[in-house]
Amino acid sequence: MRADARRNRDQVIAAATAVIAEEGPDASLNEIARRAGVGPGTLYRHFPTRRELIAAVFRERVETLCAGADRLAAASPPGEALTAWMRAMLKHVLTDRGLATAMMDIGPVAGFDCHALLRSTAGRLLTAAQAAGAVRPDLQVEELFQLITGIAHATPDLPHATRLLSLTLEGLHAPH
Amino acid sequence: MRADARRNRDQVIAAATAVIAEEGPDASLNEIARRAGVGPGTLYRHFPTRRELIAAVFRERVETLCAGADRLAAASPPGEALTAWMRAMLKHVLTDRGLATAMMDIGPVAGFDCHALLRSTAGRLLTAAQAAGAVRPDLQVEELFQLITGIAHATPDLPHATRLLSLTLEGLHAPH
DNA sequence: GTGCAAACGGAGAAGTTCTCCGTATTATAG
DNA sequence: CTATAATACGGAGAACTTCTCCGTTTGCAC
Repeated sequence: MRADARRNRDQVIAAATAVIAEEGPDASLNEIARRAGVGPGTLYRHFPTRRELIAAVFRERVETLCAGADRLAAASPPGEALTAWMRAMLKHVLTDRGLATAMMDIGPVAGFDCHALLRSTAGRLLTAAQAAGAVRPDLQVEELFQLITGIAHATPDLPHATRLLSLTLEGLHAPH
Repeated sequence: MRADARRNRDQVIAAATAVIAEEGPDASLNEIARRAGVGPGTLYRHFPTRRELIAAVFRERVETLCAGADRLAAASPPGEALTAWMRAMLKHVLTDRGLATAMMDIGPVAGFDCHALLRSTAGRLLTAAQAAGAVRPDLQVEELFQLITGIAHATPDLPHATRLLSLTLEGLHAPH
């Protein structure tokens, strides 16, 4: 890869990170290119679709989130590790508006599959929690994600979202 | 209101219903105007914002949904009436992509507040269910909506969404 | 009928995404 | 160190969007 190409690519990702943080994942690609100091053509050559750009931006964040899972699994009993990780994921998802949508909507892209990485990470935690009898055995990983991203979509407020997650974990029916 | 104005207004709503059903709530307003056989200016005069147009489109549906609540309340015990209505709402919300977003995002508009109508309807069912001890007493109406619309956002498939709702009702933890 | 208030609709301004292609830059071979 | 070929650049512009303005047409009350 040529030096100027690499440099431009990095500048576009940096600009995209900033602009998406400000305006969400629907931010204008022209604006991102302008801030990166490149022409629109350059942006589109490096990232033919918006999805690929978003995937590049979020790659680092997702990897951080998944790395945390191992620490949690080592430090807590399986059931608690899972719920703690779900809360962590919820927090990450809320940090940038649209991360949730991005993660669920974006398929495998350019040699990095956010979704698959998250799924295998969550899958390990879930299986362990189920083996320990802490979580209902018929629960699927996909369902976990869908509930979390659904909650994240419903409110931007972290305490509020955490409350919704608790409700979901415990159920809406009255305890008796 | 002049006859031609009324006629055009109705045609725009009819066209919007069709186009939104096909393309979701982000459908092009130009396309809606074209199909209604009016100019863009006419559409914008009747509905200055997209929100007002969407509110008009969904008004009828929401009223139908809320009317069903009374029938349910009369026919079933409070707890079952609530869960049945939640399933009905989920179904309605899934029927048109974006109804969920529309209902939650759109505030009071043009003398009709989708959100308030839904809230008071659901509030009645919820209070009754709580009084009967079927639902946890700390649950808020808003939370109910947020969970439902979150689920609807997570998947367009009704059986799948219904399963997520069941999970939420019963909780993710293992029964023991 | 006739007049005027009201509504119409299209042109167009300003924004978007995305493409094409002539120009400029870079790496490399001699 | 220079010449060349491959590569990347970036701006112009096409096709779309939302939304506004205003000259023209229409319906209704008198």
